[in-house]
Amino acid sequence: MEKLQAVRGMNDVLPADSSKWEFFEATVTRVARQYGYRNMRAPIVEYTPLFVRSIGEVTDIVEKEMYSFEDKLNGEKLTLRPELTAGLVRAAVEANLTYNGPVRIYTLGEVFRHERPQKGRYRQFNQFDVECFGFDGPDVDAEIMILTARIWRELGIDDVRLEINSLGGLDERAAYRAKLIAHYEANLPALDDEAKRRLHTNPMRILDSKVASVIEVNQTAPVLLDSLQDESRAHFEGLQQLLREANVPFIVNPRIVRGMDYYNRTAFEFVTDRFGSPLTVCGGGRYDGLFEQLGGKPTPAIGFGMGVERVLMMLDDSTPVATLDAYIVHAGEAAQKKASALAETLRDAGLAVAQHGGGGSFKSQMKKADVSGARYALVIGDNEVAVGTVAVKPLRDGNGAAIQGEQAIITSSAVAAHLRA
RNA sequence: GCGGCCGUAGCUCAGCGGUAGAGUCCUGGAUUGUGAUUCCAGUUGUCGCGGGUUCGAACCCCGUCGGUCGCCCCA
Repeated sequence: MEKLQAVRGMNDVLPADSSKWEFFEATVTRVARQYGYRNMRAPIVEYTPLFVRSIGEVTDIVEKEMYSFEDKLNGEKLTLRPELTAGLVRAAVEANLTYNGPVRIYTLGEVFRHERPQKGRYRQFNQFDVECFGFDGPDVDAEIMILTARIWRELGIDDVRLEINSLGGLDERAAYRAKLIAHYEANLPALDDEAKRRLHTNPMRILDSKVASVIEVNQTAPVLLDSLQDESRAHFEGLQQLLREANVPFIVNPRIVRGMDYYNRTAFEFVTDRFGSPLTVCGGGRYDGLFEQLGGKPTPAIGFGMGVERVLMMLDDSTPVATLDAYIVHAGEAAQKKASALAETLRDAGLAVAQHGGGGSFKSQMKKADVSGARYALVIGDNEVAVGTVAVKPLRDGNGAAIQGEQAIITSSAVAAHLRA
């Protein structure tokens, strides 16, 4: 039989790794709720034009990274979502979600991009996503960055830095684009093929080039921030002021561009240097025009996506905390019945109790009890059944470290109280 | 999508033309119904997959799949 394998770039989360995922999900969910954000979920599959129209036709994501396909049953053109914002905005427009005023939402889910997989870059990956619909900022701009800073603290991550930029409005960006193209055309010989190719499709990407001659030309290139008009400038300065007041450190990086066309004004990234070259673990920005672009009413908005796998790479592989209160060791038919009944009683009392399955010697069962991480082993054998008692043996100390403990013989009705004491 | 490196036991890896190995894990025993450690014994496998060269291939060659690093891009 041919061995099957997972689709390239799409990974399993095995039980050994899942506690990290659960820790992350619990943390971000808790923090988002603390700021008054509510959960919302959109489908994984959307009609292809949604992404083409929102992300932009000439972006890398749309041009060469989307999982697009035709539904064989009805010929519809569908796409696995390459990001979360578009679907959420589509849903918000459809449900007229901002009818009663602005809303703050968060979501957590899989996204798909057909790239060559690498560490921290997968074809199916997960994002934690926060969106604010109907706020024109800059207060919510600062709020989502403050919220994110809190997430880093709660996750125990201290080596990410916040970089912010303003992309201006559409008209400002168009004016800047023209200036930029003029600058590069005046320095055409210094551009490499890659830069030349982008000159008229996405010139702002050239600012990110790592080619020496291009870097030199970029030194004298016009800066987008200089092209901002009063309103955008005030917005950007307001954001910086709020971040300072909240003691969230940041740097202004005029070269932040973002990969999706719908961004305007505020753009930001949280970046880490832990893995050699800079790695963006969270990125987002304002997209004030997107609702209208997707057929909704004018609705200012801002949001970000956080790469879950990338953040998880930054978390320690700390040994999972003991989650089981007790592990029941038993031998014989009568003992098994007692064990099952006791387990259910303890679960009724809110305790986490695993019952040994599959038989085996007391010794092997005790080994399983130890490996399970349970705080106590509960032993029921012929002797205990005969007199209606349970042997309770502590397996670890308050810190979860293994200990050699003496067992207590107590009546089965007193077990729950004993475990709690 | 392009280039470099790498795929051997569940895991970490050695072996690099001549009978597939170590540590760990797992199972049993020392321990008379009871988990660490220690000691003893035992099981790990189409050497990623397919083809070729050779008397003989885990080892050399080609292809392919997967991983990884750099580029590109991004979370």
